[in-house]
Amino acid sequence: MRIEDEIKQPLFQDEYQKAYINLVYTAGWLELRQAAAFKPFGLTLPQYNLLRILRGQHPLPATVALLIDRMLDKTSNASRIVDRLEEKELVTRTVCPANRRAVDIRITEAGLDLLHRIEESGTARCEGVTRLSAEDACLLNTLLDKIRDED
Amino acid sequence: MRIEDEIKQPLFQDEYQKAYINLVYTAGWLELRQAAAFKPFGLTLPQYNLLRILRGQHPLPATVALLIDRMLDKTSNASRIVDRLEEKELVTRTVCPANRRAVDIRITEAGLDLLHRIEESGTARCEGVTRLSAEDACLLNTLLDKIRDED
DNA sequence: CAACATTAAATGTACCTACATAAATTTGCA
DNA sequence: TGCAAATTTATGTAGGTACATTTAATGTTG
Repeated sequence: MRIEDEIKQPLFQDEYQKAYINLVYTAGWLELRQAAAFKPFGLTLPQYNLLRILRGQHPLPATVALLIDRMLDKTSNASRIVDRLEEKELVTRTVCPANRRAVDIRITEAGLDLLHRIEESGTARCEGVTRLSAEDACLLNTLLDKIRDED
Repeated sequence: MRIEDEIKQPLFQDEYQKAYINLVYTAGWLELRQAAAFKPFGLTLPQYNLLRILRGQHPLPATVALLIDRMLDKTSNASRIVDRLEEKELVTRTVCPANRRAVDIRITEAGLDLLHRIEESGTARCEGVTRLSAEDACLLNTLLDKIRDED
């Protein structure tokens, strides 16, 4: 459906304003679907992403600083997301012996198992985006990279 | 900057996963910049968007239901965003005489004035997206519409 | 070594989304 | 009319983001 119809705004200032709104709207649309898919597993999207980073490190631990560095959303609060995962016993938190300011965070067997079950179920597939052809997906990547071209 | 470098993940499953992450990341990147731009005016992004809808109705009132209908984010809580705007005296809330369940929400002079000042300042421009050519922006719109093609 | 700066994580606050539920009013219909 | 259903908004709760501040441990330096 065209964005004009989706949000009931028949005209935009220009193609740029439309692209901006379309981009933000579509990202939200995708995230909403992803979040709903994770719900049966009792995970939110940030929790899932964090677990995957921890699996990437496994069996080595990760510190909070490392998690922040790897996360999509730098300003999100890794510490409190780890809280939730710890409550669910999907990760463990221990003071790092080498540097007692830091904290070693490790994914547990239960955490690994949960990730495995999620992947088995096909939940994590990038639905929606796969409606594009491979060339279109590639093109989209190019356009998006161009938008952020200043950093 | 390419998304691979941006988030320090050198390889993706495929172009689709990359497009998914790129899309969500870029939308967040844009929103962060927009939010920062509105901060000096004491408004959040949802508050600004809501004020603009109210200006669109002005001098007629809007109900909460109308606001939700027009908002990008349908599941957001219009009621509580109106709370914040009311505290700042940018909108008024009165029981609708014709239907006492409903509430008439109107933008105040102060609200109109604030929107005017924000627009004078150029804050609301779609920075980032304007790095694309007009054709690219158009192309981006087409791709995004395709992603959501099921509703 | 003691004082100060830096670093790592946690905490506080304001605001947001997502979703469920409640409260008040109106509508529809037996 | 009277009562159940529908409508409209508000509220409760869990979790998230953004940003400032605090706490503890470690480095640094006179």
